[in-house]
Amino acid sequence: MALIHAILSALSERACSGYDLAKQFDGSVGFFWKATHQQIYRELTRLEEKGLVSAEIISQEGRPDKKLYRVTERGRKFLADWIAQPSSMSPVKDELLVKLFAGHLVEKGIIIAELERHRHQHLERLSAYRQIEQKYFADPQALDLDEKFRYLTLRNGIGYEQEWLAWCSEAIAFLS
Amino acid sequence: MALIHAILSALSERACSGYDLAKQFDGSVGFFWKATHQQIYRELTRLEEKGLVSAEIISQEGRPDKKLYRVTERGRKFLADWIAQPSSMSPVKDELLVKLFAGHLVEKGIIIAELERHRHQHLERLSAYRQIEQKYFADPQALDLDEKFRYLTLRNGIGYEQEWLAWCSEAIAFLS
DNA sequence: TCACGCATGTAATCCGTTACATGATTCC
DNA sequence: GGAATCATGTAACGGATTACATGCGTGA
Repeated sequence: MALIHAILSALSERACSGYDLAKQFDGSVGFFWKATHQQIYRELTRLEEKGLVSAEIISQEGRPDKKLYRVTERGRKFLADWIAQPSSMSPVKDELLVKLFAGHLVEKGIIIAELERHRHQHLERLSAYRQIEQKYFADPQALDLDEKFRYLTLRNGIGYEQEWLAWCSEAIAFLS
Repeated sequence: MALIHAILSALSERACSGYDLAKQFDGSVGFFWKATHQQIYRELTRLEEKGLVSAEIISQEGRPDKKLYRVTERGRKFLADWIAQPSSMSPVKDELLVKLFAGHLVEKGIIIAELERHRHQHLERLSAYRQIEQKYFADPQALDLDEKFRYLTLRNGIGYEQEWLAWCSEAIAFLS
């Protein structure tokens, strides 16, 4: 029930084509809401039918035309209404934890290797976040309000990855 | 692609009816993989067709019959093979972060109130986890290997909730 | 010439959610 | 009498995933 909201949120940052949006969902918004290009094109069509976004066809030289989507006033109101509604914490869905739950069915070394692999992945993700932080959010207090909100989502990601790193290390030590 | 694995993981702990499983998915496994009873009954039927679980009908007095499901040898091997395959970190999917991303569209007070509501929810979840920890995992080093793995999933949940609490507080302070 | 980036879509399948449906027992 | 618990399912719909499909331009 929230992909349309994620798309409107991403579009409210700036007007985008479906293609541009798909790339945004592979970074920035994509760090906390995933979507494939097929989902995006389908939803954009529906959003246009409902009048929540408007499309403008842009002719380009040497490249296929593109449809530039913009959030309409109605779309902005629709999004704002959704944001204002209280919601519950999103459920966790994590494969690694499912694996651990039945971890005794395989050799301990396999689990430890998997934990180390994940530790490494979270480390890489964390350093990517840190680079974004240094590049765009060096002085948080000086940011505009909209940037402050984006900054907070990044801070959430940083804390999340740090916590995973700490847990992986704890788990490896505990099992060794 | 992992609901069947989550069901097999839960069933590998002990034989269960569909009804029992549905309750387990509302706690323990359910803390990191959600499933409704309809999903569970559907998957159990399929798992039985594939020979990964076997069912035994138990007649009960004063209560409807129940089907007790057990993981078969093939099922155990199927699960173990899946666990041994390396996997990537599970994607995050979080509504609150989507809301924040476009948070400038509503009054700041609405966002702060939402952050406070979430802070409270995470606090409650954390204290539930802490109670489980004290009750069943008071002496972690003394646990059997299978219990150690469950303990680690709980430790993950505790760290996760603590991190969310810290972030909510940081975000509220930052916006105030 | 071959891969990659830009740009948009259809089709099929599977997973998840919600509502509907039944029926006995136990506890307040 | 009504709500909650035990126990299992069907039906309909909508969301997500994957594969298939096209076609031009640019740079190695």
